[in-house]
Amino acid sequence: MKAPPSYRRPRWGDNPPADRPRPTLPELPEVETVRRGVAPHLEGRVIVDAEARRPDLRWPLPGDFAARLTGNRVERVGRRSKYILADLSSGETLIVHLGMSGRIRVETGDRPSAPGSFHHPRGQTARHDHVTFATDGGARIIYNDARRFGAMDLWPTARIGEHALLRHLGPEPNGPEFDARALERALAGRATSIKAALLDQRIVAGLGNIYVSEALHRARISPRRRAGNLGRGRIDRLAEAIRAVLAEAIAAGGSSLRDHRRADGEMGYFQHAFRAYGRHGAACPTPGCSGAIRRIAQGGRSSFYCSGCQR
DNA sequence: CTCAGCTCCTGCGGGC
DNA sequence: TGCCCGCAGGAGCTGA
Repeated sequence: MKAPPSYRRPRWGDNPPADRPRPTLPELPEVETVRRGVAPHLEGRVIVDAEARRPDLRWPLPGDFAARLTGNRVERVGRRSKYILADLSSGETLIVHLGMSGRIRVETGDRPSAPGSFHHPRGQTARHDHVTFATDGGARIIYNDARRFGAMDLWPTARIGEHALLRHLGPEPNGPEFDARALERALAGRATSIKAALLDQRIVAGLGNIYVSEALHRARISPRRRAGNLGRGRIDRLAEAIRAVLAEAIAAGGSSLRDHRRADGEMGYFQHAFRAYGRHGAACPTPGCSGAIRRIAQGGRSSFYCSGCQR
């Protein structure tokens, strides 16, 4: 069928994205969803085989990477910010960062792929399957990362907080050290935009481009506002918005963990709940606001916001 | 110290 | 239809 002369192929964001799912990039909620997906297959199990199919992700893997993993029991699978931390019986912790495109799939004997992973025919090696583990439970854990912005390392569990990737991280947004007063202290005197400040993992850990846009929209704060100039009211709203949006996104990702029928392997459903991210051109969903979501560039990245209700 | 800009990498969508 | 270009992004690095 020939398109009419006025036809313009819709751009992503021309319409509300509810029917246009995009993969959610791995920020804190997606990493937590992946952690919950792999933990049952790893905790208490012994790694009987490990293979680095290429020597580097973002950085070179430790030269004896496979040997230091093999034979260890996985005591616990935790998370700090966007890092998955698997504590091993050797006293070392496996640190995994998904970067932008990192995915983990689990193959077990009775189903092709565990939830929280992506679909791929069982037993086949996919392009960009860079690291694989096998456990004494019969599971294969496969790390796939097309863009190789991800990373893995091994580090003593007792000194995990001293690792270069972890030592400067700010508080966990849903942990006891994060509240409005802590956020206020961290932002004090900052001349940069609140958008840039929230992407800085030293201020608060785990936010990326998506959830910064979402949190600022909920808190009705312009991404262009100077970080050190929010005032008490905005600080209070922002701390609560950060906590709430991440908690809701984790809950939405968690719901997909139980859905074994999904074949596309997307990690969660929270992309359907985005109020600002990727919705430029759509009506602002804030009750009583007649504005529209706009897209602007800040530091070479897109910010999505409503200039009507975000000030 | 702070902050802006650059860089890595590949898949994908837009435009011709 | 096929090719090319630019964008997407976490976070370390560099230089002002």
